[in-house]
Amino acid sequence: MTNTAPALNDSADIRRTQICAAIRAIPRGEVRAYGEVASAAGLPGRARLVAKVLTQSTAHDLPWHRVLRADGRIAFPANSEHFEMQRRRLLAEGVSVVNGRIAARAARDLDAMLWHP
DNA sequence: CGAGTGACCCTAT
DNA sequence: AATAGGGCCACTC
Repeated sequence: MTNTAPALNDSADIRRTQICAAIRAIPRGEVRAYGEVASAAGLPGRARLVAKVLTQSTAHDLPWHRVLRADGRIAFPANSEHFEMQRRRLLAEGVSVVNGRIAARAARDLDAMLWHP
């Protein structure tokens, strides 16, 4: 059958859709790492792809600010406009940001904090 | 087609 | 904690 509508069955498009869905699934007040989002989207090991999608996406309903690096730090260079915007959005959701970094979230970080305070 | 790049991640030192 | 090196992959030149 010929579709009159634009065909968006490209694998790249599928991936982008899956990634956006995974990001939208992050609950308010919580954060996820790029790699975690990638895995949730069924694309383990493709954290960089998540970053790429976020760069290109302009969707306003996409909670991009809930996506951080694996170590809990904001991915943007400190003091950049993007950095400040993300920090502000996180604080508005009750997520504390200290030194460009949020409170411990990953088990690995918690472990490091407990054993090497 | 090869080299460089990036809102990343992991391990080792 | 900070650095370095390798991996990953889409995109550009």
